[in-house]
Order: sequence, then C-alpha cells, then structure tokens
Amino acid sequence: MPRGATKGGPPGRPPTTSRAAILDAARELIERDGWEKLTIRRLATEIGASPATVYYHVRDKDDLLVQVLNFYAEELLTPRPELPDDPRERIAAAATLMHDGLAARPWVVEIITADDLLGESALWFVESMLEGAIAAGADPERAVHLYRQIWYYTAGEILIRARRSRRHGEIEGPTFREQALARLDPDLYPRLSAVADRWPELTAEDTYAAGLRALIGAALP
Amino acid sequence: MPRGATKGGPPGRPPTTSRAAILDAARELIERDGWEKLTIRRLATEIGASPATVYYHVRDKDDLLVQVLNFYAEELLTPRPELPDDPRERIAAAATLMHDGLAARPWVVEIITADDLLGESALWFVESMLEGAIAAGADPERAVHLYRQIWYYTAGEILIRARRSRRHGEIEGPTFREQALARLDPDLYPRLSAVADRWPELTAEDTYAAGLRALIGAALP
DNA sequence: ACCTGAACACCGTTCAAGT
DNA sequence: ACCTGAACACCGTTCAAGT
Repeated sequence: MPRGATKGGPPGRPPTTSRAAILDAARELIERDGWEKLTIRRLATEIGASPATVYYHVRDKDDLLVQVLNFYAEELLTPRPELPDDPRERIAAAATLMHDGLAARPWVVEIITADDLLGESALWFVESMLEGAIAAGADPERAVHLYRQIWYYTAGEILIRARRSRRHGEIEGPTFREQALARLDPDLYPRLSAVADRWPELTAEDTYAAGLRALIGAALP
Repeated sequence: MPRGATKGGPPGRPPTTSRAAILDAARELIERDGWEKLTIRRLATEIGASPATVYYHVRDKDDLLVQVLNFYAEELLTPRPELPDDPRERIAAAATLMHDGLAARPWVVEIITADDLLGESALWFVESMLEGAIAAGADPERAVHLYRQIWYYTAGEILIRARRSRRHGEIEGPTFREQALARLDPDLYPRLSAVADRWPELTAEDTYAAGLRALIGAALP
C-alpha cells in the first residue's frame, strides 16, 4: 500500500507505476483476453513491472477486482438513469438496466456472486427496485423478497448464458448437453426429443422480460 | 484410459487403483473439504498414487467431474420420483426436487453452469417440466421458455446462496456488502437504509417457491 | 497393463534487499 | 518511497521410462 507522499518534495524513489495505471491495465487485459486471463503475473508483465510491484499498489487480487467493478458501476450509473413514473415499470426498468449492464460484461457476475464484492454505486439498482415495490404498495419485507427473486433470476440468466457462449467460442463442436440431447431415447424423453433439434435456437431466445414481469406481477398486490 | 483386459489371464502389471476407486475418493474429498479443494494432485495423494496415475484412469479433470455429477444425479433419481397429477403442480414439484437436490450440494451448480456437463439422467427434470407445461396447454416453444426461466431462477438462487454461505463460513466478520449497507447514506438510499439492519435476516428467508409459482403462473395460459 | 519421476508452463503471495 | 529477485506453496497435464 502506498504510504502518503509527504509535502516537502520527493524524499524517496519517484514512482514509475501508479494504482490508476494498474487498474487501467487490468481493465484492458480483461476486455482483450477475458477475465479468467487476468492474473497478477500477466498484469505485471503488461505494465512492464514485477509481480511484487503490483502488490505494492494493490492489497491483493480481490482488492483489484473491487476497483474494476466499481469503475464499471460508476460508468453505467453516471448520470443516474431516468426511471418511469409507474412503480411497477420503475422496477422493471431498473432491473433491465442492471441486466443489460451485466450482459455487456458477463464476467462481472462471476465476481459479484463469488466474492460478494459490490461498490456503493451499484446499490442504486437495489434502492430503485425497493422504492418501486414500496410505491406499488408492498411492505419492506415483500420489497426485499421481490428484489432478491429478481436478482437470482437475473444473475442466473447472465451466468448461464455467459458460460454457454464462452464454451461455444472456445470449442468447435456441440456442447456436451447438445450431444446428450441428440442421442436421446424418445420413449424415455418424448417432449425433450421433440424439441431436441430446435434446442439451441429456442434457448438462445431472450425471454428475460417475460420472466421479470412474472416475478413483479406476482409479488405486488 | 485403461486398455480393456484380455481374457487369458493378466498379461501385465496388476492394477492397484481403479477408475471407481478414484471416483469414490473424489466424492469423499469434495464432501469433506469442498469442491474447490478437489485437485488432481490432492486426489492422487489421497489414494496414495502419483498424479500421473490419475491420468491413466481419467481423461482429465472435466471427465472426472462429469462422472461425479452423474453419480449424484442417479442417486437423486433412483427410483424416479412420483409427481402430482395436476400439470402445474407437476412442474413445481419437478423444479423443487431439482432445487432441493442442488441445494444439498451447491457446488454441483458451479460445475453444471461452468462446463455444461450434465448426464442423461439429469434430463429427467427437464422432461418433467416440459411435459407439465404442454399438458397445461402450452406449445413446445413456451414450454422450453418456461423451463429456461425456471432454470435461470433456480441456478441463480443456488449459486448466490452457496457463495454467500461459503464466505460466511470462511471469514469472521460481515461481508463486503453488509459493510457497505451499514455505512449507507440514508438520503441517497432511504429504502435500503431502512432495511439495512434486517438485511441478513430478510435475504436468508426462503422465497424460492413464491418465485417459482410466479414464473409458472405467468407462462401458462 | 499399469504406474511413476520429472518436467513444463503456469498460479497468488511474501519479504529481504536494493535504489 | 518505490521497486525487485527469489522464493514458497501450490496448480493441470504430459511423457519417457520402469515394473
């Protein structure tokens, strides 16, 4: 951790790397090569320093990740988005903004769920959904429960889609699941067999909005 | 991969390790120390062999994981569970079985979503939900969409809960998120501040069934 | 047929020492 | 004050060689 610079001129070795430069490089690395490629060692190489140097500016890898997440949350929420007047629509709009923001950078969900890391700015989404639910007549408990249901649904959607497309990018052939679907016993699994060949197409369709509205509609009085 | 034994007596060195023994040890290791502790090297130590020996019996780590998952899927689905007569209830029951099966071993979700690994037996859940939806009057597309929504919601719930409790187990203090909630600006986030102290309790409550029924009710005619 | 030592190409993290 | 070499304790995987 950098000790605060004293006022009277530079008393020691002048910096060649800064915390900001490290964060920039980390973002670039993630965006270029994917978040699983972000390692302290690669990052060090990227900025032309030793791994130990990174540890002088950053506490550990988690610390680095929180900062990166915060950057994106700020970017997405500056300026604060306008939300519709109708409370239910407000919830839907906030959830959809969150969903789309995450869908643009799906690896963010991995980190959020893995480490429960979340900057204060991201709480704007939570606040907006709670506010909408309470305005629609829910008590605070119900509002929290609805938010949670939306969060589970949203995180699940992003995670599963992200991991699927990662696989599709990496590997040539069909996924394990698609192979299993192809050689299914139609007597044991008639419904599944009937849609097996349309499976990739059907599961690629975006039904996020429908599920979201189902959750909102059922939770609010 | 083991070459099939020829009929006329043992022509080579007799085995001291088998694929089955490796799978048993893998399951035991996961159950004892958690799934992130399952490494080929640890597994080898556990069975008193070298890492390279594991690779003689198992293609790679993914291969090992598929086998372990299949074991649990079989266990859960033998004998095949009875489902209610009412189609909607059938979907809810199949989803809840899947949910509870996953909740008992949350790390399974990590592997399923990460690697799209899924044995044929686990497809019973999918078949049951599709069948219920079609029996309730949905066309196949709608049935697939409903199944997917349920899967997103279920996987998200398990993943987020699992990772939360893992953190809670490991670390002493409150999570990052709880810390952020505690020192929230009540003017910026009034609704969130109002429930901040009850957050752990409120989010611990199980509202899976409510969300599930919301999705089913909204999707079916 | 089955098993292994040794290596390859990686990780995150620490710490005494250098400038 | 800032940076680093070298080490520690790990990974998954391969392959020539041994029994």
